[in-house]
Amino acid sequence: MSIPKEYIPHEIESKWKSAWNESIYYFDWNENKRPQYVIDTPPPYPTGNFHIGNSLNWCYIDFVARYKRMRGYNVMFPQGWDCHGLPTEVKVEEINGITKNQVPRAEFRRLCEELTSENIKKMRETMLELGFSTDWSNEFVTMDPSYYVKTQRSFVKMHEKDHIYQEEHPVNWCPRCETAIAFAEVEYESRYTNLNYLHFDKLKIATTRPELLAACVAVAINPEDKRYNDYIGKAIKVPVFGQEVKVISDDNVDPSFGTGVVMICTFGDKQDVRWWSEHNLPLRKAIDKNGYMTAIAGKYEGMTISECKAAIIGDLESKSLLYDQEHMEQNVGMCWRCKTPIEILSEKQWFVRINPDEILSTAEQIEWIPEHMKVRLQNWTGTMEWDWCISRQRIFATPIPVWYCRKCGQTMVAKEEWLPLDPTQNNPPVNCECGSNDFEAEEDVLDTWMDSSITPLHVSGWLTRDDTLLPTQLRPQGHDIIRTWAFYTILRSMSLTKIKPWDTILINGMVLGEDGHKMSKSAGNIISPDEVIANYGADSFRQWAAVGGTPGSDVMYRWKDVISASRFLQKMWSIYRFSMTHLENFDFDKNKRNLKELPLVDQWVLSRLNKVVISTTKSMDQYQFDEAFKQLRGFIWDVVADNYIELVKSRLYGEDIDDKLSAQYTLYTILNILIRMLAPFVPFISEEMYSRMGFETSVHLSEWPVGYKGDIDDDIEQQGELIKDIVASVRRYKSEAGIALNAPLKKIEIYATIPDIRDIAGATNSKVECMPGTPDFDYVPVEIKANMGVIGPKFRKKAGNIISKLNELDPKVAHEQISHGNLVIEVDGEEVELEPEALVIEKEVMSGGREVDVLDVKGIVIVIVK
RNA sequence: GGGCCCGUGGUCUAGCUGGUUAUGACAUCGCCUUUACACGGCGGGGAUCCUGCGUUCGAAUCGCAGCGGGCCCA
Repeated sequence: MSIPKEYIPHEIESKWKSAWNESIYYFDWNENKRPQYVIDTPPPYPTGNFHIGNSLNWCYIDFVARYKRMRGYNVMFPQGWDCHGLPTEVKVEEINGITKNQVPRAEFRRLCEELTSENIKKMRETMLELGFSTDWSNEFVTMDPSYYVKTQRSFVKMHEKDHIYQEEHPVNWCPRCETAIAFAEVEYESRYTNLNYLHFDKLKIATTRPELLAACVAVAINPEDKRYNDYIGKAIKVPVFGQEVKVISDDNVDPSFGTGVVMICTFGDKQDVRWWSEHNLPLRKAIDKNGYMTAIAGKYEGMTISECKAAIIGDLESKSLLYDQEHMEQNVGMCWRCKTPIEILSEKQWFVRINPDEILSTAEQIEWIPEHMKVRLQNWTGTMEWDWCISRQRIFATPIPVWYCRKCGQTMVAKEEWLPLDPTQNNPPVNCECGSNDFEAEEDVLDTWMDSSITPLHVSGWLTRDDTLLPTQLRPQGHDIIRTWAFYTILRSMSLTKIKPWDTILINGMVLGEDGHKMSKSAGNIISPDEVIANYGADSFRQWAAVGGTPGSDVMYRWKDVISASRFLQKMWSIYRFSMTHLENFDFDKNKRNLKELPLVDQWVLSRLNKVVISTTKSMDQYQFDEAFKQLRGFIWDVVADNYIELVKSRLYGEDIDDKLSAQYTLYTILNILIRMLAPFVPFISEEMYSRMGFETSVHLSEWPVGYKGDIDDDIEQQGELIKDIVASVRRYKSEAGIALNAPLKKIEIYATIPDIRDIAGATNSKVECMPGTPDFDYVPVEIKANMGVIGPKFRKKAGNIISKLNELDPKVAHEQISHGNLVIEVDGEEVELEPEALVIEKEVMSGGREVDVLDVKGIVIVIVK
């Protein structure tokens, strides 16, 4: 079987993509021999584009999933799709040239489902290209009845526990989307606005929102503010509209802002809501759900907010009530989808009761990687001021299974066994307590987070199996949305099961473009994973994901990283090709060797290999993929390719059968272990190499190698390193002297005892001899240095002076002294005695006129006889 | 305004439980067709380890302050 010289990723990757049987990645629900490892894969929003940020996240997941399988876990790496939401509604309206109210609800929903299915298909394809070991038998789609029945049942269960309730309460409202939104959906942006100074009856106030004068319900001052003390408790008249409001005092009024007098409206901002509830103020709604002024705005009724603002300012000016304006910066809350400034309206909505303490204590029981990301959740949790508003005024979402009796007004929440259902399509199967069967359906639907915050429950078999697998072992997620998914999911999991959703959270960073900015459409620095695969293949892309940065840190996308990754594949392939041609007729099972029987160089490389296995395993266990892969790559390139192979070539090409078999045994062992460790990172090339070695099962069903501490021998390693260094040094010598690298030298004399010099002779193509004693040359000590590891702790404060004293010494004299015993020097008038271990003496060897060259390798003299 | 993270050759980065010679990749320059690989090998140049103060015999590493960047939030 000949192995092509060039590694062509496209051919190999597409071959395996179609050859692989995906069922090898299925989670086995019916076995209990292996420990479970369930991954709560984040369900992406099906935009149709599986972007590079997803890809980074999924590479991490796949590294873990493949690694854990090889370590003997029963792994579930499911894939879900978080379908519901506004962007799809908008897209459907765009594609079909309609608005959602022009077609029946069911029809509109069907159009959304269709588009979503197409998008899922596209994204699945990219995931397959990238070689993810997804368990497609556990795929879930939140818009399917089989999934949203769980969302609905969770609603009913939480309602029964009083964790969900309906109430009129201020909510964040997007007038463009005509829906309530949660705090998590509010984005803040700095904008400029005018601060308007108004005559307000006897007082002067400053406000950025004069259009809300009609909604003014009080005026507030700081109790410490002497200027206005007399007004507290008095009533004053609101200009233009004439309603009488009370002057109240509150510590939160900043006397230095504006005039120190603030008008309170229902509602200009969050602070208004706080004051409104603390001081039990009345409610005046001046803005309706569509963003128009209401009847209480009098002649301004029906205007938009900005029209009203302009009109009122004009009127105030003409009545000389506006006496000053100041340009100022202001942070405006906006809808994260459409960037329309949000309003705070009081509406009847459904809420989930939040329990910050429970969320915080649960977060403590979860391992966060990196640890500091937990703080973000804690900070966010601490700022929650009111409950989570879960009702939305949209169509493409999970329906709220509720009706209202038209006769008596009673709310009927569906029974779990009726679900799934859409109340706008089905009537309840029973009559109301009052006997009526005339119901009005709840048209509001659920926030999509109600779907996606139960994914760990869903993948664990909650409501479909007697036992759930909770907690799941891992949730991988980007750090941009910690506040939402972590908060909501912990909340739901605790409310519904009292079990934490995950053991571990693995956070990934954002992907930055080559310009250093977060990759985004608006920045125009987008690279798609498909583009990278088309050029260099999935294995190269995956290496970028592994070594681009530590999990949690942002990772810059760089073409050159992918290019060097593809070079590594070629290098590995070349090592493999070389090895395999020397292993053609080698039977591993018949030629097993005991470690100690092997030549020194083989023992050395195997000792190093065991160390790499142990440290790579440790890095994988800590999710440090960059460390793990760099160790592998470094070992393969530096140790195996540049040194080990060069050292054993002569044995592989030589006549000595036993020497040759030892090298073959060692090479085979190295390959077998390295290929399996590469498998989680570069699944395609690993499979190709593994299968060509004659294994019938997939490398992805093999076991992760075990490193044995007992096979690590520091003495052997030291001797092996010396051999490696001597050969490298001779290679360098030849290179610098212009001698062909395979040209023989007359003789190489090594002034040290090395038990096994056959590979030195082989690699240098020269006669090698270990010489007894010291060479017949003059040593010239050139420098005397302090060994700080010894001197520092021993002499403390004196160490500094000892160093400067040592620098003054003549290295020759010092060396003379130290060769007879300890070095005694005078420091600060005291005699200090230094042991040989405390010093390092650098020497040069003079060739003294002999017709030879002399090399120095770690203090050992090598004589080259030309 | 608050919180978290980060600042290391031209670029990106390792080290950061303190030990004097700071890792690697990419880029750059020079040499080499050598029984796997020129998508390779060997060698070279290139760093005020953001700044300042402090702790210490000794600081890239620990502390404080400042400057700069990123992210999350208000």
